[in-house]
Amino acid sequence: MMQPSPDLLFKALADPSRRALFERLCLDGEQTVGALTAGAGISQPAVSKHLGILKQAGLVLDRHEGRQTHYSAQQRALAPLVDWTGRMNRFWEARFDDLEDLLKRMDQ
Amino acid sequence: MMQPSPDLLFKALADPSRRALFERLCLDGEQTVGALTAGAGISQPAVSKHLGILKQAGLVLDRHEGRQTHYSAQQRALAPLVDWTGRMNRFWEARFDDLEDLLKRMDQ
DNA sequence: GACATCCATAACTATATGGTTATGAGAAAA
DNA sequence: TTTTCTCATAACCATATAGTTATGGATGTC
Repeated sequence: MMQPSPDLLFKALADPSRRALFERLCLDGEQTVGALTAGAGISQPAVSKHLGILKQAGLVLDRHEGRQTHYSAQQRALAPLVDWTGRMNRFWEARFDDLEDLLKRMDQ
Repeated sequence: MMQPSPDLLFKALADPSRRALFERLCLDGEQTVGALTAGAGISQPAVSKHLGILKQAGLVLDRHEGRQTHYSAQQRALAPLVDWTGRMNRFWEARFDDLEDLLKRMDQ
């Protein structure tokens, strides 16, 4: 399974409306387009377009049920972002390495 | 010192040319505008404009020396990004929670 | 002083982008 | 079947953005 490029992720998350949608899905769980539109401050077609972009970036999954579409966050998709920041930041890289070591030791 | 908002960071890093400049500064260290322009594939004014945006986002620092300007990466500026991805990702949150629990138990 | 070099800013252009309204496809309800 | 509801797409518009060339200020060199 191909990981989405950091480029796609950065571009998808650079827009505040899109980031807000993704945050809602991350924090509140699966939502229909209608529910997401309520409180988004933009029209339903705008929401749909944003969700399409998030989906193309691998950040959300959609599930069709009757006439509604449910969207949910694919949080694993953030992995390339975490990797990228880690590569750019030696300090954090060290912290993550420590964490991984500890988790490995916990498994044993 | 105010941390830059995730919005500024995402927007600054959403552009490939800008991200490439930041990556070079992270990986290869301090560079002059001339050095950065060589191999950037865009004109010197374009590079200067991008550096200005990175600077406003807190991602780079500039240092004037004679007629050249040296830019360097401010890697700490990525912290809000790391925080944000952490908040959006239950997996990592849970792992961190587990880690905290373990550390507490170890202390006792 | 005269000239060259480095960088930033100004002015402009083409395209990308985020929003809108209008519309239509498909599923549920009547 | 007819109507209603949910969502996606089409068509369009205004603005933002990333690039360009031109220029000028400041510093180093001759």
